[in-house]
Amino acid sequence: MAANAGIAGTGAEHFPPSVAFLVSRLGFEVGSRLAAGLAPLGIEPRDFGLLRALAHAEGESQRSIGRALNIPPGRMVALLDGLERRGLVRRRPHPTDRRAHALHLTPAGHRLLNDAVDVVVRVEVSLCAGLEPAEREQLLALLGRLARPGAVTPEAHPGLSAVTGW
Amino acid sequence: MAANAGIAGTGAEHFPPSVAFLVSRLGFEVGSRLAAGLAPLGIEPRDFGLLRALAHAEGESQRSIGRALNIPPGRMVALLDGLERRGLVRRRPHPTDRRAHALHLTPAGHRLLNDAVDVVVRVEVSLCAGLEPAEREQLLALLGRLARPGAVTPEAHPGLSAVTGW
DNA sequence: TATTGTTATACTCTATAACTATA
DNA sequence: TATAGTTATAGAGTATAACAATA
Repeated sequence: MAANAGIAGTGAEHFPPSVAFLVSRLGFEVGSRLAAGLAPLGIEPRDFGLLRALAHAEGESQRSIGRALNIPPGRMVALLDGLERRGLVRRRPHPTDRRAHALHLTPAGHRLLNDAVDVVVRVEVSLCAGLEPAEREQLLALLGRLARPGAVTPEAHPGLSAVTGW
Repeated sequence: MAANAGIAGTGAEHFPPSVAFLVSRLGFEVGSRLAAGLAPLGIEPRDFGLLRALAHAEGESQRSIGRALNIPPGRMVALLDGLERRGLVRRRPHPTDRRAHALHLTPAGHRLLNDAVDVVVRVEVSLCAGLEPAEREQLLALLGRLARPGAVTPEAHPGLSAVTGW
């Protein structure tokens, strides 16, 4: 986990209550918890994002998945090397294009993905522990209306990954 | 702005509604908007955090402020070099300790900090544009109750900075 | 002996652009 | 000629540890 990343402690004391501030702080918090939870599984949040995508697109090529996830080709190689070394992913010959690899989750990869999803669920539960179910629904609705209006990048959420790997 | 950071696009379609997910995504979103808004001022979010701290602790030493913000000494030097070069900060001789520097915001630094705060306010307003004032209050309250319970690092929010610089 | 600011080093992460083999 | 995966290189960002001056 990133022990200490950058500049500012928050100095929240001097700051007016702010949705932007809280959301930033919590976003980092969630990322940290997720990383901590995934560490015992031997993967990082970004691997989780990739594994999940692979589960939904078995047999696709590296570039195809890379495009969907906004990962440049060079990074895909390194990422997949790691996952393959751990036996979670396999590169098989592509049936119709001899240049490409067909990517597949191994059984171990599927099992680990399940465990990783459990981690995410646990993070969600612990995060919302102080809320009644109805309050959580309310919060989800309000956050959803925040998410919409002026997304800087409407197409995707590039770089979210930097924090969460989602 | 970080054009494209890491791994995963979200694949949100395949994901259950989740406070953790939304908060992560919005956290990154806020960070991006803040960076975009500050760029014309010639600073980055992390500089904002430091300038704000300086405004509240004029005359302190580098290490003193660094401790408060969780910035190691080496980074403080580089950060302050940048701010001083832009005429926003000044290192003056410390009145009681000849090893230390007394840090001060210049008038230009104060002006820029004000502009930066305006940027933050604009981000907050645009983020909450879809909400009625009462709804925003409600959201603030709910987020506040999320923030409390199990902070991974109770002492501070180290590394938040990575995203927001707050 | 401890602490201040500084500097140098190393390490991680990432983007970019070559390169090969196929199409 | 365009595209698949790969590799190499370089750049940013950061932590770490050594350093001289002062306490």
